[in-house]
Amino acid sequence: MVEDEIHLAQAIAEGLSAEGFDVELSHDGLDGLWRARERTYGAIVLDILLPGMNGYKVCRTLRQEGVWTPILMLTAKSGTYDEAEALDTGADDFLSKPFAFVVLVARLRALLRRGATPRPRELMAGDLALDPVGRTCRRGPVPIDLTRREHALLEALLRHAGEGATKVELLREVWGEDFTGDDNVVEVYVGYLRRKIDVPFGRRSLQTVRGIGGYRLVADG
Amino acid sequence: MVEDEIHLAQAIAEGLSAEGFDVELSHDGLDGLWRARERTYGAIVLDILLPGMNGYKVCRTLRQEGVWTPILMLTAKSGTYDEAEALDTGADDFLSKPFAFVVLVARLRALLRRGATPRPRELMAGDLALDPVGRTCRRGPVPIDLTRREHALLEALLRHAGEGATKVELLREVWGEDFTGDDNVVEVYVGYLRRKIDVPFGRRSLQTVRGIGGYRLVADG
DNA sequence: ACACGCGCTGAGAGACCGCTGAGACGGCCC
DNA sequence: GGGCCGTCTCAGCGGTCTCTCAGCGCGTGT
Repeated sequence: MVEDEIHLAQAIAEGLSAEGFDVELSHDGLDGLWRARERTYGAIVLDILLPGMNGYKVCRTLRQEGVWTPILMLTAKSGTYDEAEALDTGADDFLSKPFAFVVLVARLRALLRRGATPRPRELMAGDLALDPVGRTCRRGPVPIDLTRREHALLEALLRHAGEGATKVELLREVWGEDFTGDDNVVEVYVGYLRRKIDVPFGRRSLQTVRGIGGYRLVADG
Repeated sequence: MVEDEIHLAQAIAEGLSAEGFDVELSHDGLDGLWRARERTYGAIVLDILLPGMNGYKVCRTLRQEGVWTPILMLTAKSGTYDEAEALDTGADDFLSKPFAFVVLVARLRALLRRGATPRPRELMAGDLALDPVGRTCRRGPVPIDLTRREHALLEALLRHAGEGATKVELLREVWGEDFTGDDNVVEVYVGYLRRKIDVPFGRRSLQTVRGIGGYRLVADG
């Protein structure tokens, strides 16, 4: 657990110990990065605002180095796009401060169960490639410019490539749990994406799954 | 540690020893330079105002001789442009006097962890070349005049060439951790840089990464 | 044929972001 | 002192991004 508010960190550490977790504390981003490289942990709880090196950077760096230990990011409530950014850097889950302790425990259990799932540096579907870390996207050799939301949505779709994902799932993953608006926004952004990754190439890779309100990204089409 | 105020030096040395560091003291610039050449230290804490030879000179000389031991500069609060100048000479980090002891420890730990990272004599991106030590810059054969800050910023951007860097990262690396102002200053200096390295040549090498508040230096464009 | 549910899209409001000109301030040289 | 340079702040602008909304079209069930 990398968290610089000493009291909070200690309190949580004690709570987690009581739940049977084996907790190691770090209060500095660089120190946390160092330890994450050195040892294999079950999961990492990572604050964003840290001395030394901020959480985003730590996470991104680890991912770039091929360390896929599950990471749970602690985002500040105030930051509007913290969640999207957190997932963007390669975090597995995030939690907005302040949070209930039981929620933290539940999420951690989920992450531990899932284990380290090495994700490739680049997500692909056919000739469509997206680099979650470098924030770039290409269809074959042609670079595609995406906004932050478009990028996050495409990443989520690529993660579910094949199976497909419903609007509600996408909303949860891209917009965050506490998004209150309508899920029409997903339709809108799917539209934007199609106009960037499909229309110019005469493709149909981002397909609608009628009836259940879902989308699927396929390699060809 | 090269520091001529004996009492301060001794106090810090004791504190660092208590923290587990192995400290060696020097009170003279030339002596410090000499020792830095002779032995390989984990890091060097270097005051600027020194008898014998000032800190800037020591630092620059070491770098020119290919000694890349991490250097933490101690700059006087009064000197307005000390920070820029310090990074200019090839220092890895700097700290304004007076400083909190714990801060010094944290920074030192960070530097030790990073280790000596030899920097090339000349950083390049396409036909844009910059000499970090000599403070010169060229686009192809055309020399470009840069101020200290512009130079430091361009150096940071070149170090992150390809991936790109966020304003916050750049602020940290160029202006230092304890810079309290707005990160708009980065935008301003990016503007200055563009007007010197891009506009006159009809290029677009210094690109904005929208959304995340970052910049990327590309070879062509 | 008709109504309905579902998904798609254009228009537009508002927020956000990045860029720039103006200017304050201090150091430096003449 | 006066002018010049480098640094930084600030406010305003223009463009972009995000999201909402309403209307349209299409397929399906009655």
